[in-house]
Amino acid sequence: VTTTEQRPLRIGEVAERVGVTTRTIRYYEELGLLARGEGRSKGAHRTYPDADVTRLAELIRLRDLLGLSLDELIAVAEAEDARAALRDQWYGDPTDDERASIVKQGFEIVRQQLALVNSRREKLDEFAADLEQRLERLAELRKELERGES
Amino acid sequence: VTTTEQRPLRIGEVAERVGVTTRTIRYYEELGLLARGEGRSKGAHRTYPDADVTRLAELIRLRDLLGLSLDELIAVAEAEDARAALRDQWYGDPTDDERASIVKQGFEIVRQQLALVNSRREKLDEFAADLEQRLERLAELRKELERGES
DNA sequence: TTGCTCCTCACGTCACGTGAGGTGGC
DNA sequence: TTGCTCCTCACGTCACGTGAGGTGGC
Repeated sequence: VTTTEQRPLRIGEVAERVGVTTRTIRYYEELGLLARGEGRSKGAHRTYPDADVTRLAELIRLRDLLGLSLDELIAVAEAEDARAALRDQWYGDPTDDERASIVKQGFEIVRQQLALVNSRREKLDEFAADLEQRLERLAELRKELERGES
Repeated sequence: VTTTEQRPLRIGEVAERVGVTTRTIRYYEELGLLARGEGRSKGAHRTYPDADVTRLAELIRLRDLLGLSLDELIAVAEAEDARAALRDQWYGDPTDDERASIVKQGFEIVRQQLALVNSRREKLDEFAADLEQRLERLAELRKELERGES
């Protein structure tokens, strides 16, 4: 989900873009998965900048494709936050060693996610192979029928 | 999950093989996903032949890898049952037309599942590509650091 | 002004988790 | 006989779904 606009979105628009309901977004906010809009007065409308939408979309992707629980998503989000904090330091005045450690952290996180994704991919590949084998067997049966061998 | 034994299994053994808890198995039985052991007297131990284990494993695979709800699993199970009934007719005395229709039904079911699996595979491939791109960017950053460009 | 979307409770639901207390097979 | 696994309630939990009743921005 990519957004080019700059106008902050309302909860319904976010929900539609990301493919969830507004209830889900409110629930995630409750759990601390989304920055709970510190400066929002009670009863006021929620508003989401592009960055929040991208982040939510990423979390939903992890949930749907890898089946992560919300506890696991919270862990991911915290790791992402830590990484974002580091990235901000990047533009401060870090030594080369500090920069190297920032990059290393990034590697760690992305590699872990990639490992999870690849393990899922392998399982799905197996599943697809099984199904294709079944299709072949059916195709053979059909051929025999067409030849009139009963 | 393949099993070579013939001895009917107990619920705990099935659970371990399939990767779920005994609670899940009992719950599925309650929903009608598993033949509810017609001839079991109240309080007696449940017992599962190999065929049931294979079937359950298949359902769990659909649940975990494709994220099907139990309502959807019930639909799948019913389709499988219908197909099994047809397959039994196969050995009866069907006409060639009947045989052709049995094969066609099989194609329909397997093709639908394959379509679902492939759509999931595409999404995961995209995800993996995104992550690999992030890895490349990190690798470039690291190279620049090693060259001493601060 | 009129809709429409938003808000906050708050109870319901789905898919199990987790004991409590008891019975049955190697 | 002793464990171990099994049994049946039955309440708890996680991740939301679904109204009820009310307020706020194009």
